Amino acid sequence: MQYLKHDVKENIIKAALAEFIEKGYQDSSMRIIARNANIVMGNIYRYFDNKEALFNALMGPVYDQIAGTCEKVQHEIEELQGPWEDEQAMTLIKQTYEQILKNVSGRGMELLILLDKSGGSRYEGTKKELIEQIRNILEIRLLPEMHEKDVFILYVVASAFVEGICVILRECGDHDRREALIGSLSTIMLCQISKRV
Amino acid sequence: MQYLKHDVKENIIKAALAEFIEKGYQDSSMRIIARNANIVMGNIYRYFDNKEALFNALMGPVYDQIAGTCEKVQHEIEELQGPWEDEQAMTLIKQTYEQILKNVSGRGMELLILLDKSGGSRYEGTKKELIEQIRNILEIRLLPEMHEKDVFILYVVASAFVEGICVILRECGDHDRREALIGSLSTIMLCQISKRV
Amino acid sequence: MQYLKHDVKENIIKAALAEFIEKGYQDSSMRIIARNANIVMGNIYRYFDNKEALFNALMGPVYDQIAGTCEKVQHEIEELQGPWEDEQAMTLIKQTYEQILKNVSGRGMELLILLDKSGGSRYEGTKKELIEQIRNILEIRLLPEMHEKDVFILYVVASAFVEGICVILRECGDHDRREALIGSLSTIMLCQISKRV
Amino acid sequence: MQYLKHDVKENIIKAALAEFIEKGYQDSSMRIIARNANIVMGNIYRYFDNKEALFNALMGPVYDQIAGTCEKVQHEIEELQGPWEDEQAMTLIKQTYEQILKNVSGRGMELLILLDKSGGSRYEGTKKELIEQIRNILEIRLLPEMHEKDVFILYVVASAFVEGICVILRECGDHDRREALIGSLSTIMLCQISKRV
DNA sequence: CATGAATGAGGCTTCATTCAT
DNA sequence: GATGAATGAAGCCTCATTCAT
Repeated sequence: MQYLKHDVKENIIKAALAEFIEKGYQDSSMRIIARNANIVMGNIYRYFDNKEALFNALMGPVYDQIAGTCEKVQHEIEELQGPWEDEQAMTLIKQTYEQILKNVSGRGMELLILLDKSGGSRYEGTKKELIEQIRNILEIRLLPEMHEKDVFILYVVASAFVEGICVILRECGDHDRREALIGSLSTIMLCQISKRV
Repeated sequence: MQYLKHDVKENIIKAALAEFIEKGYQDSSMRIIARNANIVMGNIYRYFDNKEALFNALMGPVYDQIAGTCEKVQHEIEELQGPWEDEQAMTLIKQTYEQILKNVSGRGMELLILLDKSGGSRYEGTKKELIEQIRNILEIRLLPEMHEKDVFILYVVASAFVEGICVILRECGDHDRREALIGSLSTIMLCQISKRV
Repeated sequence: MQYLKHDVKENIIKAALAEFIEKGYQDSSMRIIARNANIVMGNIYRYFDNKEALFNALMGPVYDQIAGTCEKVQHEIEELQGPWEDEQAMTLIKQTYEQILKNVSGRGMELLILLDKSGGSRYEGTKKELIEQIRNILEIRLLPEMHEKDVFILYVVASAFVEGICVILRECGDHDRREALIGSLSTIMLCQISKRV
Repeated sequence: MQYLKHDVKENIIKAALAEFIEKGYQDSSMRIIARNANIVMGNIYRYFDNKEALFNALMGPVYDQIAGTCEKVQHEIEELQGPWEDEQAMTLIKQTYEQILKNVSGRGMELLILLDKSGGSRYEGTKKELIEQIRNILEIRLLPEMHEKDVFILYVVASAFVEGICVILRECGDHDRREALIGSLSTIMLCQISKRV
């Protein structure tokens, strides 16, 4: 009964995503997931060992995608020579997120959960990882010019940027519009940033 | 009389703040708060009627401060005539947060909880209120120049800005440094923003 | 499926009735009900949403029966013309309770709980409703003849009568005997009552 | 500080009576009693060892009065010779309650609590004792004439009568009116009762 | 494979009572 | 004598998970 199993699994996943988005990992209820998946409580455990496993099964692939993208970007960063231009940093960041968005296309929900609703799970650090990478990029570009300035602002800006991404994911479902908004956000926050730090 | 009360109350408040910061209002456990305050569960209820009352007692004053500041700013906005400059918008926003910070000085934790960890409580809308006000300011300044552009970006930017504020609150305890960081954040995100939208 | 449910539900109901009878709704303990039903506390909530729902599930049907009967009697009252005889009042009252008893046959326990142990529940007014109806009947018959007398005695008598009913329910399980006792009680308290007020 | 102690004790007693009347022994709260007595929680235990002792201290004297009266009546019963008349039974009962009422004059509240709100305390059987005595009187008078009839009705009538007394106590505060109502109740329920059994 | 009943720990809260001051 | 803080058990309820069928 492979086909049935598959159906049920799909239902569970759909219901789980909705629940995780609505309440976050920690406050989500297996009971409610089961109910909305039209299956019986205990049965959910035939498909996923427990709440954590269910969450990980949904988030894992998306997380891996993100991690992969980030790693690739990391390599690019390490290969880039000489003093950077603002433009390079901005483009790097923008392209990272365009890439992420494209790679997880159709799984924006998971991405959002990963970034904003994963408290209590093994993925709760994801947002921080992304922020760190942006901070790193900004630091490479701006540190040499900051002199006495408080470098911590780079972490702040990186966080703000990622939050902007989260808002875009949360409130806007259309892929093209998302891309445009990411572009705008990048421009507003990062274009010629060295002049404003 | 009251031979210990004050101490215990302090302990409860300290433990509660730590718990609220860590888990948010909803996921906080009275049991754990009591344990960390070194008192027995039931005893907490001598000091605060219930979880909600405890939360409100801590958050209320800070919320009122914020609300007051925002109202004042709202009046300023309504009195400002003619077409705005970028500078005006930025200054308004920056000063709002400098003001808030100053007024809640020493209670940055509460402010952070209010903004980021108040889900499920009566204060869960606070962050949104702040964001909306910034969005409103940005709209007044930028809407006339956005033509075909997607206005939603203003909401995104406002959210990102407030997140930046949260990060500053979360990671930095020194008042002067906070103020400087708010200044930097404002400059980076809002200075001459009309040229970048 | 449901391989045990019915049994357990029966056990809960039995234990609950016993507990309600013994302590009344308000002082009844879910813990004790569960213990006497030989199940674990939490499990009771699979069968009934909460204490109130459990109580209402047991009492609802019986209450509805009573309410229905009373309504019917109320209509009869309104249709009866001219000055009443003692006999009419007595018969009306007697028949009301014979009817009630017959309709809730086999659920005398619930009826008794409803009348005497429902404090704190939505049914706590039941006894008063019954008393009021009897008082009303007595008033229709006797008020014209009471002149200067204290009408409050009618309420006292009505209350005493309903208490008699309760005792019959409490102490006597046999249907026929109950009916006979209701007859006797009616005769003793109401037969030619106009001569004794 | 005898005078102070006395005052405080009075306050406790007043508050306790109000609480017991309102909620009954079992559901009464020491906290609320203390609060309404304007003293501090723990302090109540200097005056009364515990809730039970407090209740007993208030009820004891009244209970003893009742018990005394009943005993006296019991003696009268035992001395009455020959076959009784209805009138004798009725008068005995009526006078019992007039006597009780007179003896506890000014403590009708306690009497009511004893009869109706003492569940869970050592006095919860008081009502039953009174009922039994009335039942006994009725039995002496009526048993010889009941032949095949169900004697249990005598218990029912006795219970109804006592309930009537309770209602009078509960709803009517005036001594003379109470006495009149007891008279009426006796007449209605007991006058020439042998003709109606 | 599926069912849904059972479990046990934990959630918040109230209470009578005791105890240190 | 008085204070009011502390205690621990019990109240109702929910939840993730397990298990017998």
